[in-house]
Amino acid sequence: MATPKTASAAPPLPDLPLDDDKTVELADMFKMLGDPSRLRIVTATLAGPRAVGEIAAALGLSVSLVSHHLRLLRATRLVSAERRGKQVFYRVHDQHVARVIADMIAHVNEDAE
Amino acid sequence: MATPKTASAAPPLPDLPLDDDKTVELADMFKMLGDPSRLRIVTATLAGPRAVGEIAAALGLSVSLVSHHLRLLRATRLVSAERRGKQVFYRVHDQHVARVIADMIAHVNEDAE
DNA sequence: ATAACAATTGAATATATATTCAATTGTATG
DNA sequence: CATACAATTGAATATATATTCAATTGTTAT
Repeated sequence: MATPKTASAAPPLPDLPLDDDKTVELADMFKMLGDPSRLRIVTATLAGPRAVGEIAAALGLSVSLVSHHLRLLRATRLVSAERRGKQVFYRVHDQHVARVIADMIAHVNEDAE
Repeated sequence: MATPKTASAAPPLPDLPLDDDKTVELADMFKMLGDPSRLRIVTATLAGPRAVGEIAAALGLSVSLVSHHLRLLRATRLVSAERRGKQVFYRVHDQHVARVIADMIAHVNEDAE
């Protein structure tokens, strides 16, 4: 963020649709998926709404930890919550997230060959 | 027990092709894109091979910082390096990464509407 | 109201990591 | 060889963050 040591003329780079704000927003989403526990939690909600305790039990994580992570995921709008009685069900917020994860899985699987 | 008190027809958790090792590997890749500086660096190499100093100047980052980040990106196989004379050119390692970033950009842009 | 269940929240901590600065390696050219 | 240019590397630091534990809020039923 500070002024770099070497300052010279900046050659033109391709301008992608990414201003600084969008870049940070994008990075925040990737960061959310960049933690193994959170990635497991998100993938657990891919197939449909899941309760917090359900996710925690399935993944072998504490309910507290899962809740903490879900709060972050909700703040980044990667998942959304709906209360049904005592339980709160979480699901992926939209399809892009699912596709992104699918693409990355393809990336990892192709690397394995 | 087996039958829950509340009537919630919960299908079993989806078994994705994600064992623990793959999950960590996936998360590592997302983590690489989860830092704004690194995300800018990767997007700078999307259109073609770029030299380290070129990237640093274009993004307003120090050469040292860019090199540190490129080392991590190379270790995760998100970018690859090729030396040409004094300069070292980096490019995205394969197309999956480009598609993942494109999908996330779509995600962010749709949110803006 | 009390009890049991589900989830959130806050504090505390241990670890990870992004960035800077200085020194060093690699490369071409005088 | 020496000098300049390009990039890497290591150390040091400041900040971020993942996880745990205890306490609390919200919900349903007795």
